[in-house]
Amino acid sequence: MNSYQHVPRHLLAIDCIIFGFDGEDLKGLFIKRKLEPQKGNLSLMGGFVAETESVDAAAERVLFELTGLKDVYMEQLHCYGELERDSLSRVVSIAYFALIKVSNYNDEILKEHDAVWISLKEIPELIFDHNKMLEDAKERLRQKVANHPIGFELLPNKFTLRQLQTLYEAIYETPLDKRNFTRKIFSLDIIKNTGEKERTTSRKGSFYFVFEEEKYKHLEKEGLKFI
Amino acid sequence: MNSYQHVPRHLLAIDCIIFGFDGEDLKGLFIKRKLEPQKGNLSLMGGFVAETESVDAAAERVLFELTGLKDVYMEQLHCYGELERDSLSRVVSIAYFALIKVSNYNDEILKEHDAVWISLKEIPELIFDHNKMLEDAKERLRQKVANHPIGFELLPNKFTLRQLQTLYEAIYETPLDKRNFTRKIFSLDIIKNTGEKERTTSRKGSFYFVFEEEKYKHLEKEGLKFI
DNA sequence: ACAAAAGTGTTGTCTGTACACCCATGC
DNA sequence: GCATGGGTGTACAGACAACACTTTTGT
Repeated sequence: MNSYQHVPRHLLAIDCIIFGFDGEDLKGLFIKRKLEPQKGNLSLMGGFVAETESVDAAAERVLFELTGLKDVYMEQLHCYGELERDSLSRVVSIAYFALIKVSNYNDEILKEHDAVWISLKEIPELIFDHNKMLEDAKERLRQKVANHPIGFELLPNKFTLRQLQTLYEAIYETPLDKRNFTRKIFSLDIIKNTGEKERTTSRKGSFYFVFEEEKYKHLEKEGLKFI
Repeated sequence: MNSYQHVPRHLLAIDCIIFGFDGEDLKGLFIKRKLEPQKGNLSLMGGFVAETESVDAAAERVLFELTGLKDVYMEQLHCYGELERDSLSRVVSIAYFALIKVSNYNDEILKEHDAVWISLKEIPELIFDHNKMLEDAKERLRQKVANHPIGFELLPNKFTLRQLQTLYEAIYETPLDKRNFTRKIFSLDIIKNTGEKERTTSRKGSFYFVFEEEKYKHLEKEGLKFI
């Protein structure tokens, strides 16, 4: 006997805010919606939660469908449950955000899904409450990044100090002091100079760094004052 | 025509972590569950989301049913969506936490619902994943309180510095320095001395303070470094 | 030789923290 | 007059913020 048998059931969706960084701008990945209503309009990548998958698994599936990526940094953002948020029917949506390395991203899949990277400085109108979701995700990313070294999830495996700083400037939408930033990063002791130099953006060349897994994992757990 | 017609539907529950402070300990409000499965075991207050109410409204309703309180500080915590979290059936639950002034709480309702206040130091085993929810809520409360002056939501309208400090000590589970704490609070300029004294706990008596709405609202929006 | 980005120290200010005594009062 | 909790100041240390010049090297 099932004491839940007269309880109403709901459509449960996932929407996924996918952040990427191209070395200059922080971007989001959006698709042209394939379903009515609002078919063809810009939207976050989404899908419905199936009967036999957990909500987290559904979010991972949705991300995989659009990016082909697994084992990506992903975090639940918020559950959006207003009655009229989807104009067709009552749908409760659980939003997640993901941080991906654009360098790992497969352009084929992008075309397949009619997906586009858009700079967060130039976000157009999205369907339903997706602009709100994106704003919430940006705010959450800022908070998280201040206390956890997750910024590296957005960078290629080796990166220059300049790229790292530009990323943080993009996230906080504010310029940072180069010397203070460098000192701060070094004091955390989580990146290592590879000795190799990047040669395209300056005559002198700038060192590539990699981050060190063990210290990174430790800080990720403990938290820290990052900026 | 409804393009969602073949999409599976889910049971959607609310669980509510209700925090209160009695002047000494931080406590949670729990009930003896009235439904199978696990009827009679300790549980967070919960309920199902109805077809015609938003998720936030459902959470407010659940809180009201157990406390008779409205316009209470309440925040969405997390959506719990593992497949087997409820042993009877697949139920996705959205957890909220609320901060209430125990002095406003009506004891009648407590008996009606077989509800009990339990110190967070002595939490027994709860049903399903409710222990996890509670831990997450405690962690979130700590984070939130560090940046927002929401601690006042747990105190009576007038309170002594001692009570305020004890509250923060309970939340952080650590003793704080009285002089530094006092200075910090005063520097925020959000509480006002009423001139009235509390006389029961000391010969000298300690001043009652109230918090000042306008500055509080401003800080709540802006955020701050509280502790 | 020059242009363009990389790399690197010092100082003052602020914030946090540790710490101990006198005060007012009811009994 | 004494026991009890209430209320208050100072000094040191660490973190943060502001600030500009030299280095390297491809052209």
